[in-house]
Amino acid sequence: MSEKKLVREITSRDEDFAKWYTDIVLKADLVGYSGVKGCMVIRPYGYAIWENIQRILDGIFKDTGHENVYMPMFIPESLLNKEKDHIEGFAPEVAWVTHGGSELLAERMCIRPTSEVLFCEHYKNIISSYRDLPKLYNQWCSVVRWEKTTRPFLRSREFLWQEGHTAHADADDAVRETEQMLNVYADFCANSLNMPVLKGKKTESDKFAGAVATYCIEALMHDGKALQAGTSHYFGDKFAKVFDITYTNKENKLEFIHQASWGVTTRLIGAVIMSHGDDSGLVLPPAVAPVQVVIIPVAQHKPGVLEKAAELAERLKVAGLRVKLDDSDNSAGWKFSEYEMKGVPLRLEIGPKDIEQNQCVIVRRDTREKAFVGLDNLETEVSELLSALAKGIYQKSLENIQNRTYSCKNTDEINAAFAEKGDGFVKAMWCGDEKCEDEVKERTGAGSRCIPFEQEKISDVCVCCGKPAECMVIWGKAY
RNA sequence: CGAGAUGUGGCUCAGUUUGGUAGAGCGCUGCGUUCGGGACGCAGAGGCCGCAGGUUCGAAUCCUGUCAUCUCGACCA
Repeated sequence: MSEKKLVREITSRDEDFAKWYTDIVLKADLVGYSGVKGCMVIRPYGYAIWENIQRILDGIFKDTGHENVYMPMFIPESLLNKEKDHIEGFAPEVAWVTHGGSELLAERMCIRPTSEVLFCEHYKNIISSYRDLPKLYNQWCSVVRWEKTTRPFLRSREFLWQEGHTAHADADDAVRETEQMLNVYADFCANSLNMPVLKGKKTESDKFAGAVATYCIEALMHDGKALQAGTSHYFGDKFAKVFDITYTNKENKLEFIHQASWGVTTRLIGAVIMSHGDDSGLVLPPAVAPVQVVIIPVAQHKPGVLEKAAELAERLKVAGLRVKLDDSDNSAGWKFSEYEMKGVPLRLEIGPKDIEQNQCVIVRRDTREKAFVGLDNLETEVSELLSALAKGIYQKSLENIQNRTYSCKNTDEINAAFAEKGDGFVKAMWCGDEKCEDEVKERTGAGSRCIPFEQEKISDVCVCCGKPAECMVIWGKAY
């Protein structure tokens, strides 16, 4: 197929990635701006993607024993202030409620930036015996962080997420939970978003406010910038000690609980856009696409065409697929472009010529490959094409990571790699000193993304100071 | 939060320098012809120029403030 750009309204991806991204989220009808800085309207098509993400993840959470709850959106200042590291981390970006009606509140309350303290307060009330553990709670909600610069999905002041907060009898169990959920996220990204991610641990300076350890999944966007796609935190008994959350063990002794928390956000939608999209618009992974197959009748005024199209739509729906039949009077060409912009994985064309030959035309969004498919085994062919597309875009993203991962021994090599091959992940050794972390960022623009679980020995010494290295760190420029 | 840019029908923009009755293209509505890669004709609808002050006989245009969006930094899911 021709490579020519069909949708003139979208800025070319390689020309200006940031502008391309903004064009996509607006023109594919994912979001609209509101009158409040950093707060977006998530439009039906964008929200439908989130609903699919929610549905799949929620199923996994429940399969792994978690229960959904809902916590208040307000946190009294005194409660938020209890854990010192936690409040220090979040203070600069919380929004405060000071009045109820026209009356000044006795104590101001923040709108939750995250709900650790609320869960702690609640756990203190409901946990008293080892029989009460573990508590595996999750909530779907929105949180508010008063960000300075904002972008749809990637960084908004209010965003939708899920936050799992779990309470365990001992450290081992909490650590196991932390690891399990990180794996859940990584598998979800690979299988449902067709987006490979890197698993690792955040450095001390980068970990969650109040956590003992933060683990994360890092994705690499098409332009070579890194995006944190999810986090899983281990708290040990830090919060338990501050909030005095104890239980009686089998020996009738008081013990502190151990905790974990984990979350992913609507940022995942941004990650999908920037991983798979191209100059014609979105390319959506079949698992989360609001519409998996769009059926476009060709010459639909001719007798039998619409009827046949409706019949195929019904068959595919029965087969469990999300199908849309567009019988509007826009031209076929207009529809082609429209659904490419919206990233619908498969387009099914059916016209008089096809009907004569008992076939249809199916076009893959990612490769634009055109296939003539017999109608007799349509369901099978469609589901095979969907999985082929899922595999295809995963593979493409994986190649992007592979092509953009550089091993470097010093900061000059990092700068040279960026200049020569573009931004990407850098594997380089680190001595463990925060000063070097800052220094690398200053010299190259790339910060530490994580200490990956899969370690390699690039050299013996730190990429920055030349002292003996402690571990390999993945560095990158981040969104 | 620092530096820069931009706000005019739904969208993209002209008009602002030099103040004097609000413009275009696309989209939208209706009718007709079309339909295998963003079709065409005809007829229509739609804007007190982001918002608030000020200057002036008169402000989209000049001044002050404010809000939002975009870009680049610092901070962050």
